[in-house]
Parts: sequence; structure tokens; C-alpha cells
Amino acid sequence: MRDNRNEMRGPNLLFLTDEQLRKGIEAMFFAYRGFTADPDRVLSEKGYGRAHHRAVHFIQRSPGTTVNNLLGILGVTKQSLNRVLRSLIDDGLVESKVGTQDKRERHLYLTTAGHALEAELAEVQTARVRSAYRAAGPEAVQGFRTVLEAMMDTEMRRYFDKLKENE
Amino acid sequence: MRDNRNEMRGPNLLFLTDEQLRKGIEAMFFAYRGFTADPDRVLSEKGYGRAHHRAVHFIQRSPGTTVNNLLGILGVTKQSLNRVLRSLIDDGLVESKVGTQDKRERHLYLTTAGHALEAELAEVQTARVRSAYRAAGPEAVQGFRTVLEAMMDTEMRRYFDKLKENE
DNA sequence: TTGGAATGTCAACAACACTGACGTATTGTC
DNA sequence: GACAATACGTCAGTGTTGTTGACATTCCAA
Repeated sequence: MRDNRNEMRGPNLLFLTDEQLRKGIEAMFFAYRGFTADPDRVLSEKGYGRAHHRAVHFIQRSPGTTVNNLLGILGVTKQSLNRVLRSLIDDGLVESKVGTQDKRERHLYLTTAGHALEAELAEVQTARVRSAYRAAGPEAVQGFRTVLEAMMDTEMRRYFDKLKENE
Repeated sequence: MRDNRNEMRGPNLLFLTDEQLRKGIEAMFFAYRGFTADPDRVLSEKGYGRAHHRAVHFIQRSPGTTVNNLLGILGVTKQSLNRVLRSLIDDGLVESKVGTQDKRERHLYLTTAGHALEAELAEVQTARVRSAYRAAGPEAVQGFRTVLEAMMDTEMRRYFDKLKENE
């Protein structure tokens, strides 16, 4: 128990006790389960998994993104991503276009069907987040976002910030 | 874009726009990766996975818990949990004791070695959460926890609240 | 005593990640 | 023009974690 001494360092540091940290960890675990539960249901009905959701989400977020960029965002190997992209392309949800400037690159776009799936997944997921945000209020949401950003790896925060630019 | 009208409903509802919700979703995704990255490293060195971490964590949190209770908390099938518990018991990290009142139940405890692994995992994980908490400040942490709790399934919140009682 | 609950185990399977290796096309560089 | 590097795809193998389904055992309770 290395940081219990924090309790002696004044009431403004009470939120850094081991007990508070452990509860934060558990909250993160349970909340993430809720966070993915609704999209998972939709996905399994259609024979897809969480990996398909992630791919479709970030392609929608950055239309025309390259495979390499997507690999960086998702943090998986190309073999793993390829399996997912393959099925999405074969099913007509994602289109892969050879780059005009650099013909080695493949630029990824959602088809109409792809947009429909993405919208359905976003709908159920944002519904839960919206409900949680509404219940918690704007100040809590601000704090939520602040802590999450501080929890990311530096490299991931780079990607996250890059996505924020397209507002 | 179903809720962009929120932008018209006054500045206090700006945090409920689709854009804000989507960024919250992405923040959750990236942050959860960071959240699990450090324990995952420790675990893979020892030939364990994330499932072992979860089991060890909640056994430490509720010593003597039954298999059934653990199943509810973790939200997996008994077959899946059994595989993980089997290896932990065989490796001498977890002890399974037949219940005294109800002899069908098995009560789970960490051995000394189990406590050592749990402590090592908790150390690296709380280090990141502590750092994020410290950077974000107490008000942000309060908001973080509020939103996470609102994001859980009702059933999961029951388990979460039950854990909170043992403070 | 019988039904049901709690547990354990076997087998098969799927999603999703990994490593390693290889091939192809394209691009940039010396 | 030769050659290395990049981007992408693919094949093969492996591991973790989850699932279903089936079946046995033990034990509690009506």
C-alpha cells in the first residue's frame, strides 16, 4: 500500500488514495462493458465483431484514410486488420481505392451500406453515452474527458488530437 | 445527424451534440487501451492474459467469494472462467475451498504468490490512473466517476455498489 | 426422495489478436 | 538503371478469451 500516506497530505489529495484509485479502475472496467454492450448486440446479429465496428467507425471519421493510418489508430497488426477489412469489402460495406498520387496506398471509404451500418452502431452507442452525459451534467462530462485524455498513451493522444482537428 | 438540434437548445446543452458524443466515444476507446496496456505487459511476461488479471483482482477485492458471484461480476460463462481459475489454482496463485455451510460452493482466496501477482498488476495500473488523476485534478476525477457510473448497465452498477460497501 | 442449484469438465468452435515469411507493386534514391 | 524502402496483401501457425452444448457430481430443500 504505497500511497496511503496521501491521506495525511491534506484533504485535497484524498482522491489519490489507493481506495479511490481502485474504485476508479473498477468503474472503468464496468463502464467499458456497458459502453460496448449495445453495439456488440447489433454486430453479432449481423455476424460482425467489435473489430468491424472500430474499422467502420474510423473510416467514417476519416474518409479516404489509408490502411497504414488505420493500423496506427487501431494499434493492431496488418494481418489482423486485413481479415476485418477483407470481409467488409467483400460484403460491400467498404470501398478500397488505389491512391492517385501514391499508387501503393489504398484509400478507404464507406459505401452506402457501410454508412448505414455505421449509423446504426453509432446510434445505439451514442444513445447510452448521451444518457450518461445527460444524467451526469456538463461539468462532469468535462472532467470525464479530461481524465480520459490523461489516461491515454502519448502516441494515442496524438491520433486522438488529430481526429479532433476535423471539427 | 439526429441530435444536432441540441445546439439550438441553449449553450448548456452543447455537451450533448453528436460531435461531443463521438469524441467521448473515441476518448473512451483510446483511454481504455492505455488503461490495460501496462498490466497486459506484465501479464504476457508471465504467460497470463487479461482474464487472469480480472479474476485475481476481484478475488483480492472480495476474498472468499464464490465462483458464482465471480461469474456475475465478470459476466462470462463458467467454462470460460473455469479455464482461467484452473491455471491460477494449478500455479498456486488461487486457493479454492469447499464451503462450510453450503458444500457445493467453492470459496476463492489468493495465496501469497497470488497476492504478489495482484500487487504487481495493481501497482502498474494504479500508477497510470494516479498520474491521470493528478494531472486532471479532483473535480475532473469526480466528474469522471459520475459519468462512468451512469454508463454502466444497471446490473453491473449493483455489483459495483456492492464492492463500494467494503470501504 | 426427488427436483433443482452449484460446480466441474469435456469437446467443438469462433473472434481476434499475434509472429514470421513471402510476394507484388510502387516509389524514391544513389 | 539498379536497388532499397514502402505499402499492401496473403499464407500458415499459434494463443487467449469468449461461446454452446452435453453430461456428471454433489448437495440443499421441499
